[in-house]
Amino acid sequence: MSDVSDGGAAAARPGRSRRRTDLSEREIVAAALRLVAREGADNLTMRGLAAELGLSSMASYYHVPSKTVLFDLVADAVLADVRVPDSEEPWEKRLREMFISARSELARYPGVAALLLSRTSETPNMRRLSSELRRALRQAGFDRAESDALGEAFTIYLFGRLIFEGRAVAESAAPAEPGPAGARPADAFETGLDLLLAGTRELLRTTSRD
Amino acid sequence: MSDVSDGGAAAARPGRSRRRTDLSEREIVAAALRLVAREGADNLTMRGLAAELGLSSMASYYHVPSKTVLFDLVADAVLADVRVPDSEEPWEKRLREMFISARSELARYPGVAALLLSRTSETPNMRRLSSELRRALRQAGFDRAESDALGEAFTIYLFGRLIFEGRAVAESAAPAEPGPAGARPADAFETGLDLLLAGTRELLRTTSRD
DNA sequence: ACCTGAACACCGTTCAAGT
DNA sequence: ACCTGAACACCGTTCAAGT
Repeated sequence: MSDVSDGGAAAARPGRSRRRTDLSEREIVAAALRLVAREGADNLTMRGLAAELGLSSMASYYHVPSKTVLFDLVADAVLADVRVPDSEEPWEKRLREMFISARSELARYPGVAALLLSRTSETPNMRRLSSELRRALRQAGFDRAESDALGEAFTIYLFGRLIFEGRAVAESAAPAEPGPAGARPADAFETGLDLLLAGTRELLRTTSRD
Repeated sequence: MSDVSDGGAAAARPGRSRRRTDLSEREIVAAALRLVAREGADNLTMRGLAAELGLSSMASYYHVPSKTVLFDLVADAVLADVRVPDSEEPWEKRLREMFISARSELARYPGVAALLLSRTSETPNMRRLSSELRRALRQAGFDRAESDALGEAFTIYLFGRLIFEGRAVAESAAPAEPGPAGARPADAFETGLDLLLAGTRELLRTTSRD
C-alpha cells in the first residue's frame, strides 16, 4: 500500500503521536474497506464504521473529520493496489493491463467507482494512475492535450462500466448460465476496452504524427 | 410491483378517474423536473417535491409510491426529448447525433445520468433509445451480440461522461478562460465520442464481415 | 488523547386520521 | 379521492462531557 504518510487525502488530526495514530489510521481504513467489500460504499456509514471498530456511534468523528474524507481514504486505498506495467512495455499493453488491474481492484469494492467518477478530490493514487495513463498515451504518440482527453475517456469508461456492472440485478434469481466450457465469455468490460484501444490506434493512424 | 399496464415507469394508483389523474401525473413529473433542473437529482426529495407542488410534506406519497418510481418517471421524461435521426441516414451520423442529443438533454438535468447508469429499471424511453442504438449498429454491419456489446460501451461512456462533468468543481472561483474567438474548444464529450466511433470503424474493418 | 451521548436537521416510508 | 401529521428508523454533523 502507499507509503504516502498522509499526502492530501488523510484526515487532519490534532495530536502528533505518530505511533498510535498511524496505526489507528490504517485500522480505520481497513475497517472501512471491510465494510465496503461486504455492503458497498452506499452503505458505508460513519456510525457503521464506528461499530465495525467496536466503538460507539460517534467515535468515527474523532479519527476522520467527515464522510468526504473517509471516501477519499477508501478510494485511495482501493487504487493503491492497481498495478502499472513497466514503462518499457508497448503502450497498448500498458494501457490494457493497467485498466484490467484497476477494474479487478474496483470490482472488489462496490460503489467505489461511483465515488471516483462523481467526486473531484485528487488522492495520491489517483494522481499516480492518471499520470501513468497520460504517459502511456504520450508514448503512443499523442501530444499532451490529446493524451489528457483520451485518458479522460478511458477513465470514464472504466468507472462507468463498474457502476453499470454494480447495478442491482432486480430480483431475478435466475442462475445465469455459466456458458460452455472452452468458450470464454469475452467479458463485456474487455470488449469495451478493446473498442477504445481500437479507436486509439485508428486516431494514431489517421492524425498526422511527427 | 403491480399490473404495470401503463408502460412500466408510471406510478400505480388505485382510482381510475382518468381525467384528473393523468393531469396530475404530468404535474408531478413537471415539478420534479423543475426541482432536478434547479438543484440536481441528489437533492430531489419526496418532501421537496410536495413543497414544489404547494402541498404538505407527505403528499408525494399519494401520487408516487416510492422514490424509486419517482426517479424512473424523471429519467424517462428526460429521455423523452432525445431525438433519433431518420434511419435512412448513415449509421455513424445516426449514432453521433443521437448521442449528442442525449447528452444535451441530460446536461440540463444534473444527476439524472447517474441514476440511469446505476439503476436497473427499464422505462419506455430507455427501451426506445437502446433499441435505436442497437439498430444503428446492426446497420453498420455488426451482429446482434456485437451490437449489444458495443451499444453498451457507448451508453456507459455517455452516462459516465455526464457524471464526470457534473462533479463539484471544488471551490476554484477561477473564471476559466473562455478561449480564443475562433478556436472551438472541441468539447471533451465529442472527443470521446469520436474515439468510440473511430474504434467502431476500426472493428468494422478488422473483423470479417459478410 | 480518546471516546461517549444527546441533540439538530435532515432523509424515506407507513399509517391513522381528517375533509 | 386527496391530503395531513405524527411517528419510526435511519442519516451526517456538532458539541459538551466523561475518563
